[in-house]
Amino acid sequence: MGTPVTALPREFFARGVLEVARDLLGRVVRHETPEGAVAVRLTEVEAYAGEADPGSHAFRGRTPRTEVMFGPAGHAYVYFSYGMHWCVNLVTGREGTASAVLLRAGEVVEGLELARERRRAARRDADLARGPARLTQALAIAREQGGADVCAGGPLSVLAGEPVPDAAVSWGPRVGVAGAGAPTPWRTWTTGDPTVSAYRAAVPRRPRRS
DNA sequence: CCGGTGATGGACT
DNA sequence: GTCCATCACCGGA
Repeated sequence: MGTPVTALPREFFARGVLEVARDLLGRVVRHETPEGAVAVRLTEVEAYAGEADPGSHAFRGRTPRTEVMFGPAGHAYVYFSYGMHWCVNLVTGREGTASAVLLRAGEVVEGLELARERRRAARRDADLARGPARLTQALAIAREQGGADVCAGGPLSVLAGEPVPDAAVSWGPRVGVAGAGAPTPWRTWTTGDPTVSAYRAAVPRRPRRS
């Protein structure tokens, strides 16, 4: 038979954000749509530590956009980025803490043909979900998945997959977040995996003329 | 391989 | 008005 289809339980997500981030590596995010299912084995994620974290969208408190992050663990916080892209986080910790893990990259392990159709620009399969907005495009995650409960057996779920051993786990700084230089390595990835996104330091925005 | 840059729209000050 | 938790594409080495 094969692949276990049981979603990870809410208790998995209701822990400290760094612990959840590390344990998400190797897990499988699966999204089933009328077109078919695509699943991605996570290779890179990034932790955001709630209201106290200057890099987090929750830093300025509860707003309509960030409301989901303040809710219970195991729900999807989906946000619109740079006027073009969608990115997805999984809410972690106790209700009210607003911590979450950004899904940054993964390897497509189901629905390869469909993922290729959704990601025409990808030159290699390793690029299909290499980067947070590429991952959501491969999985067809957008506004409608905002707030989705990934522990409820719905179309969007996180399957057990195969956890990554400590020896294969790397840690480092966040990508593209202004106010970097934080002492904590918030990003974690599977060492040497070709689907891990390229590291780029946060670049100062170029001045825009009027 | 690498660095530079335009696209594009919503959230927030 | 300013700031983006980004990506694709281009030109140069």
